[in-house]
Amino acid sequence: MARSPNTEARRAEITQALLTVIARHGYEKATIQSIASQAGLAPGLIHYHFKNKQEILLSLIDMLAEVARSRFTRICDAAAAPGLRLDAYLEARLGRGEGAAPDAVAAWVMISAEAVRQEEVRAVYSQVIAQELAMVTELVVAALREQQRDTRGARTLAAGVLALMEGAFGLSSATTAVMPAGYAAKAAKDFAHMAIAAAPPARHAGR
Amino acid sequence: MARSPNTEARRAEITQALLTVIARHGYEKATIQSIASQAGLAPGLIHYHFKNKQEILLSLIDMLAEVARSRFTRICDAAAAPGLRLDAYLEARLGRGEGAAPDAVAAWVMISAEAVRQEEVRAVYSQVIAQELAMVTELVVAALREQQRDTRGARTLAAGVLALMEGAFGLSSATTAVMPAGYAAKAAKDFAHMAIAAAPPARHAGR
Amino acid sequence: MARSPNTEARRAEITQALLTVIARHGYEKATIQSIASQAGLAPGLIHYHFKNKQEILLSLIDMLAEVARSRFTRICDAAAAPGLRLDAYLEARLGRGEGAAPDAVAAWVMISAEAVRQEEVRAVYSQVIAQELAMVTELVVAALREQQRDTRGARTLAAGVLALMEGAFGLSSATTAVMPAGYAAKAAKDFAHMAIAAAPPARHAGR
Amino acid sequence: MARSPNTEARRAEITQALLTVIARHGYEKATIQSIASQAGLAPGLIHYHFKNKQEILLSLIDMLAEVARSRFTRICDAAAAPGLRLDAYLEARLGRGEGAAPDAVAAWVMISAEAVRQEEVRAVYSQVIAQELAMVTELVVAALREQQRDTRGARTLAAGVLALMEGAFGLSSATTAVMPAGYAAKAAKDFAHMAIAAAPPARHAGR
DNA sequence: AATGAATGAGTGTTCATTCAT
DNA sequence: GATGAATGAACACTCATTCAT
Repeated sequence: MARSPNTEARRAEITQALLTVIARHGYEKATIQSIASQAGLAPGLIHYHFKNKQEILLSLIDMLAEVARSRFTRICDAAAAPGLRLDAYLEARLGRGEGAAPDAVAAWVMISAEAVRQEEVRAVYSQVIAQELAMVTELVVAALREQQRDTRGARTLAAGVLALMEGAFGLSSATTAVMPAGYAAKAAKDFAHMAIAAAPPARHAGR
Repeated sequence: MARSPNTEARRAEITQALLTVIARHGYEKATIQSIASQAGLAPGLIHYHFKNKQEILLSLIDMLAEVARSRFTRICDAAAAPGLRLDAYLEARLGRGEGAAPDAVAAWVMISAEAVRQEEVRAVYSQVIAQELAMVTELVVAALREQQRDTRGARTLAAGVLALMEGAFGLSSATTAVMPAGYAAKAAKDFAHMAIAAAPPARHAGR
Repeated sequence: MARSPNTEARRAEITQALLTVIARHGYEKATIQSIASQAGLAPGLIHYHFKNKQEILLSLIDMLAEVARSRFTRICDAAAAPGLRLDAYLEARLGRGEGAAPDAVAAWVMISAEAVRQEEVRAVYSQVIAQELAMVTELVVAALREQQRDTRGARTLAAGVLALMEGAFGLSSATTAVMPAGYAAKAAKDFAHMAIAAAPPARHAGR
Repeated sequence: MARSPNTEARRAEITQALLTVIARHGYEKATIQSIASQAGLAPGLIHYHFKNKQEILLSLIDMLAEVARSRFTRICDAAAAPGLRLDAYLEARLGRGEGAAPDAVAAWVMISAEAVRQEEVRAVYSQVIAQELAMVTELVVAALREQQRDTRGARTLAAGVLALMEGAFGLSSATTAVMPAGYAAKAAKDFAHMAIAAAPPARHAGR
């Protein structure tokens, strides 16, 4: 019953291949053939490791969620002061031309379009967005606490920052030569800093 | 004797039908059959009025760009004070649950995914985004002028606001029960107001 | 009931348009649309003047047969000596680069392919070939009589010459830069002259 | 473990099926369905072995060219005296009612019509005709040498003989009960013999 | 006569999925 | 595990023909 050793590796290869193909051609045009040849495998093998194409997509969403989690952990571990973590996070996601990993960004945009269409994808996608929102909220809360500010607006602020990030991803993949260089990281950081500075002071601990 | 042409009306009907279908099923799954039956027409007639499916998509993008332009004109004509126009614009686009026209919003998200895949769509999509950026920039500039602030940061600020808007559209179509209610309009307005308030004073006319 | 004046003219225009289109695209790809636009007419008008597409093809074959007849008559009237008529005929059909009217030649090749497929076309095509064979035979007989040779081999010889002509038409339309320049007229004339010279003397009239 | 490839065999089967279908219905009407059912295969399988329909046609032309080559080789090997080879060749191609293989002949006529329409087919078709011309020329040269005649007119003569052959193919497929029985083989042989006999004597070896 | 929109069957091609080897 | 052939449904698109005007 236990999966033989290379199965997990094969699944990861196939999932990674889908990321590459979906970034260029979208999900519908990401044929089993093209995924297989991107992964260097025979077409028939794909359906040995995955029940169907949809399952590869769900696996890819999982993979990207896992990447997001480890990035968050890395940033939390690295940056000493809590107030710097938010900046570090935004820089990591939006700095250097809005996406140092264009394939992953484009794949993510394609996935969000699939989430509009498909109930099942939307459910999983929503969980990843919820996770991302929780992470940004945590960073915002930490920054507010450091400034001894009220944290009740943190989630709404985080939601705005997240929307800005997602929008920047979409625009970087779907447009050419339209958006000003480096606008996204700057806008996200400015927005966060100003909102934190404008937040009311924290209530007393005794409350 | 001769039949009078009705092509323009038919093209508009078909384009509108694509909007409805693409919002629910995406571009690839928006079959000619489904577009035709949504429009109440025979399938073969679609290709009498449009060279191919792609051309309907480009027509839809045109239509949405035209809608954006007329909305902008309406807002500029209505709101007396320049400083109120930006708020009116953001409210119109993001207020009332992020999208009073969910089909148009979802269709727009699907179109941006197609823009990632297809050169030709990307070119047209980029022009519409450029138009939108120009409109937001104009509103931001007006607000800055009203406050006698320097306008040099207007375009970058507008880009951030636009990204936030586009991201909010995507998230509203692709997620369920994740984002806080009403966050988008509030975040966009807060961001704009704070940034305008933080802008340096305008330089003297004498330059 | 009598056809109104311009109907015959319209039918001729449409038939001529088919000749042009069929030469470039073949019969199957000669769409009613393309025939109509070649003739400068509305598509719906075609089926007013012809029952269906096939009827236009039959009309075209008729037209080409008529052209062949009038060419034959012209040559018979013009060349004084009977022996020169055959040469004049071969020169008219094969001289100057195997076909001074490439469209008509190509259309004829397309028609012969349709004759392979369709019983009805084959019947009409066969009649035109029979007419052509009769004309060549008549020219050969005249040449043999002039040389006082037996005419019994005339029909077989004419058939060979006709096959050579038809083959040359096909090769001139279907190949590029393969056949030697001017070979066809030379070969046909040589063949005819040698065969006539080699024919046995005519039997006595009394027989 | 792995399945052994059978693509070459399948391609040959499909190509052969096209020959049969094209002979009766022409290229346009030779639908993928009809080719598949003639070959006893599922329709989808055709496009697994061939990129598109056109590629099957090109494969068929290749096959017919290969048949022509092997026929030529066989004749050259069999007939002892060089002078007999040309007769053997013409008899093989034109004897017994102009085509012992009527399907191949009809298919060839259809292919030549496609060559008129399509650049790519014309290029390949031209090469096959060039090959055929080279073969006939070689046979004519051998016959001229045997009679110690000048060989300079060989290519032009061969072109005439080839045109006669091609014309006879077309007429045999496209007409019924028009051409005299057995005319083609007789005409081609007579033409060749008379032209060879009429050729000037060979120049001296010393040139 | 003339127009041009409308119809619907048919075509080549794609592709997820299955399966024998 | 792995291969690559096989299946069949679905798609965009074409087109002769019809018909209301």
